[in-house]
Amino acid sequence: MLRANDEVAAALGELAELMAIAGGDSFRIRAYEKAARAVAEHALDVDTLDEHALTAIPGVGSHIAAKITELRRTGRMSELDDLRAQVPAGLRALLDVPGLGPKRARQVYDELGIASLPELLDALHQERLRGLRGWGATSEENLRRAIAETQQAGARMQLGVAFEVAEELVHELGTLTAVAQAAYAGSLRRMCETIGDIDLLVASTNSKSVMDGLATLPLIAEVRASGHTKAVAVTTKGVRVDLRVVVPEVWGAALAYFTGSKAHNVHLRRIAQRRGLKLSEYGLTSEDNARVVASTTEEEIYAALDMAWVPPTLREDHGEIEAAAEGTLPRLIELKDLHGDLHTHTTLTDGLASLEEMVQAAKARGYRYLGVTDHAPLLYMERMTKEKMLAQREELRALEKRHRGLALLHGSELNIQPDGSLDWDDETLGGFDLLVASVHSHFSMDPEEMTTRLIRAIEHPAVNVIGHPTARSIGHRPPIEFDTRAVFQAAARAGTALEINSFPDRLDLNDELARVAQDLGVVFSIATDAHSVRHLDNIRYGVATAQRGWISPDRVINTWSLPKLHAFLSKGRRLRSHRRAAVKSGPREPG
DNA sequence: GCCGTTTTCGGCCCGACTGTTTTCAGTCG
Repeated sequence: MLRANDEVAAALGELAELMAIAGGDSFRIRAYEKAARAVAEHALDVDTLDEHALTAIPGVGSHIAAKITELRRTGRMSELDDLRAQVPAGLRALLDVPGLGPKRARQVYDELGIASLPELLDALHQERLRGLRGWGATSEENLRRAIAETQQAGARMQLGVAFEVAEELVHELGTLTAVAQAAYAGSLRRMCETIGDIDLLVASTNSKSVMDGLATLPLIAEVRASGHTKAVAVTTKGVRVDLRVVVPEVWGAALAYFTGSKAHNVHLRRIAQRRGLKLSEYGLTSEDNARVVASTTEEEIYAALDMAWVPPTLREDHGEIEAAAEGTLPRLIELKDLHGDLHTHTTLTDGLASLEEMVQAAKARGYRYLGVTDHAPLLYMERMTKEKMLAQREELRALEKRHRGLALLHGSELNIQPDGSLDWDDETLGGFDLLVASVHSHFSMDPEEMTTRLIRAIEHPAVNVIGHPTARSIGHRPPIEFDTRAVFQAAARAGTALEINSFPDRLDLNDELARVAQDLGVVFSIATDAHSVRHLDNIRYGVATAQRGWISPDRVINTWSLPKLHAFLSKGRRLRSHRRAAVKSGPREPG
């Protein structure tokens, strides 16, 4: 969050957007977009690179390298400043509305003087847009709905964003001498998919000193309210932070209280009450506060209520309290259970790291296997060909020889067509070690047809995993609609795993659907869909989502040993060779 | 603006969908 790379990427991205609104050359715009993305995902800190070294980043040439250097040296990028002067700031925000691009943003500005979302809403209300060329009542209605949906989701930030800010804030708080302990709590600690504001908890015997120190932290832009134990602040990125300070003796009680959820807390308090006790952020005590039963650790509090400690990701009052009391909490999947990643991309298609870089990164993570699954030909924009795919396979086999201890699975991410068919012919499909099939187009089909579409892909003998099964994009695109029960049952029957995609804007399957799927006998692949080395870290969000879905490690195929995984992945290929053999030998003679 | 077993110039992400048109512009993945 604090990386110089993010700041540079933000500046380049803004430059690209402003250029698009101003009507700049589309190839030039795309060059800036590409560079922004490459810088954001680049493994090295741009502050450690000189202008020449910057051009080693793919998509960064001499011009952009110079602009990056200018920004890092002076804090400004002159071309960006010029464009900011030309294009009203509010206009850029309009691009966040799905369906509204730079051309139309520019059009409403030029012809109606609209330069902000509120003004756009006014114009919609007055039906002024339908008079413009290319607009009609339907486009007005679509835009109105898109804005409403965006605003509903816009108040919360994605887990990945909140997580990085919170980790950095906790680190910064830890540098204050008055802070004995610091942690994030709330929906973030429960790893919910979106986060409203960041709840921070600090243990200290000197709360005044902590409050004074808060304003001095690099990441804090403004402290809006500050009392004896509670403060509200805003980070430099505009994220709202709630800080609570408690004495170290009540750390556990406060952490449990502020982690929630509300439903979980209410349920716990009811149990305490039945025992003549009182549970608050200050501890589990007797009714009159005279006696403290437990307060310093969460474990003590749960134990005092005769139950096992409940992992934060389960605290939604979805049966975890009963399970904790009966001693039947599931053994949840953890990061260390995973032996590999089964959905990754390279520069062969839209990834930002080469095959070799991805392999090295997987090895550095201690993985035993890595599935490389670049896009398939029917995602036309990626321009995949059979020749490129086969060349990659050769390179991969060669790399495998050089990286003992890391098995490389040559795969592909196929595109599930509207009729459920896939890329490539059966023979070519049979040559892969691993096949992920995903929906990348035609998102709004009739649910019945969508169900048929998915089940056909699931039942294809070569398909091992269905990638991001609902194809949602959090805050942007709703999940595709299908009969979840029918699809999950088909997956369980066919031995096709469903992915828990770890990308913070996907988290797909989500926690609830994963839990339903597990109950129906589905197995899962927790995968990153990494398009860069850094994306491999996103696996923690996939693991957290699986935890929230009560998924146990034995149900996740990438916790399995390589031989067991191989056996699972080869199901389709065995079936096919079986089928070929049957065709060759013909029908058996009766005898 | 970037980049090169097509190249130091001249390409660069193709195809579908939508809503508006009367042959297409804008947006998206």
